[in-house]
Amino acid sequence: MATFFIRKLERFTKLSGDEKRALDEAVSRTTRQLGPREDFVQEGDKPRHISLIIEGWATRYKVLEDGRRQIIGFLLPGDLCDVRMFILKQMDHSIGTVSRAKIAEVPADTVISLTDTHPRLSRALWWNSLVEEAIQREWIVNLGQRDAFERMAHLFCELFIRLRAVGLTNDTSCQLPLTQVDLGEAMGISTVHVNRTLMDLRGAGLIVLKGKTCTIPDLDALQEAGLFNANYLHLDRDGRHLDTNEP
Amino acid sequence: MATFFIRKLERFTKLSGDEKRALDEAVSRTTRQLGPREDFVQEGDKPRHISLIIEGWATRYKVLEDGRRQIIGFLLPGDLCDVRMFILKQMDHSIGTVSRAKIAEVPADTVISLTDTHPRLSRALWWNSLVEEAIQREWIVNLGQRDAFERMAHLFCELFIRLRAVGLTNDTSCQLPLTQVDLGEAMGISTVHVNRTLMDLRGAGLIVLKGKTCTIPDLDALQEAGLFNANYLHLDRDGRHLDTNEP
DNA sequence: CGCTGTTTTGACTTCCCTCAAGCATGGTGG
DNA sequence: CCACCATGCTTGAGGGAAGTCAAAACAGCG
Repeated sequence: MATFFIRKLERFTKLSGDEKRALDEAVSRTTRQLGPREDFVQEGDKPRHISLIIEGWATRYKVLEDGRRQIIGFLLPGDLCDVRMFILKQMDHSIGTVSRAKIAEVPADTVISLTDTHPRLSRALWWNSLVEEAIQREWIVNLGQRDAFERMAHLFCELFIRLRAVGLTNDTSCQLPLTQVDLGEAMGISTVHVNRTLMDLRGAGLIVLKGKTCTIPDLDALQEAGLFNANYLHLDRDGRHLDTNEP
Repeated sequence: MATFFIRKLERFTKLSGDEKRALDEAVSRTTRQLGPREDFVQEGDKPRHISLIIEGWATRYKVLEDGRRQIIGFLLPGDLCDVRMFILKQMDHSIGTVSRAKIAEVPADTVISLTDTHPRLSRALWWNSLVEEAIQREWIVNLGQRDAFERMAHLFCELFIRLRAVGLTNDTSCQLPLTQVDLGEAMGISTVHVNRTLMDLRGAGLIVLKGKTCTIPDLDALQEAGLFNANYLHLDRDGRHLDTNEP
């Protein structure tokens, strides 16, 4: 159940069998199956529980009064929404699925008691939110400084590498359930321009899109095109010194 | 010493005299006076301590390989840099002053023992980082969806309201130590276009800039122009129920 | 097989960028 | 006290990246 989540946390520090079981149990208690394009957190809501993406993709987004919509981040399997958000009165953004998705809804108390009894887990969750913040910062750089071509290349790098970190790629390809409208709303460019930019990326041999499958023949080249530097994802086991010595 | 910081945290929950004294003491231990345009955190560094802005302004920023620079956020008096960053191996961005500034450098241990002994403080710091994240999200929306005019209006609203929250405005005006280059790097537009956009804002009577002083004659109008909604700053004392009952 | 949602393409417009030069400031030293 | 320079602001002209509108081609699915 919590496989992807655990895999991700272990990019920071190895967890004990106990910790993994505790996580898995907490996550398996309440799960929900959602259809595509279904919101499960609404701006204005009082945050109730902490959601974990078990399978499928979701987006965080905000909508302006006049209807313009900006995607703020993609939530992939293993991603957690709003670990500490529950101390706020209301959500300042919404979260909705892209594809069909399965999510776990963990009550705040469970998370608190989990981190109280397992300090290493607590650190791993800290790390997790630090990485989320770093991703948001990188999006700001992406939107502010890169042109459409670089921006798109950068996004594909981020998504591919994040998926790879939880084992959802095979060699050079991954599933990509996004439409060009989604891509436009994430990158702050019009749908038409998304299309032309994708053409350019394909023309340059940097990506191959066939149906919902995305292939990246040469990740290094794509990274270069997007001025992408994976540092900000902090995937190099910064919490190594905390590793459990159990197998 | 920690006046602005305390004022900010009390936008979430009232603190006890003890808590305030503890904060003030922690912050007064090591302070540093910095000149303008001086970096005090460098990308790639191992994060050592937690910095608090006591006076002056600073920016978080990232620089691309080819020199393009994006400001990711402004740090105002009372703002804290990287409460939990110390669990990471290296910083993924830099922080530098804008004007002359005074900062406190608090060791990680001090913060940990502080939050261990004062749970309310711990909540207040959570809230603080949640607000920081919310600001980053709003920047993504700003860069992705708003045009230069709206974008600039939105930024001025954010800065004014954040300054007001710590008591650094008088009525309709505040100090603004930023150059047009800074504004451009923050908003992802060229310096020339910053200038023209400021002209437009002035022409519309929305802002008045004289030297380093910024006056906003009609904040409501500016908010409307920037499609600004202050919700995301969570300044309405969400932690009211935790308030100390001391005076 | 037709419907709906997505992708592709073309023509035209607009916003913002670059380059380049001309002005204000204000601080420093002769 | 004024000349000087540095830094930041302002303005103009022309170009390019991305937006809008609109229609056609192409899925995928009941």
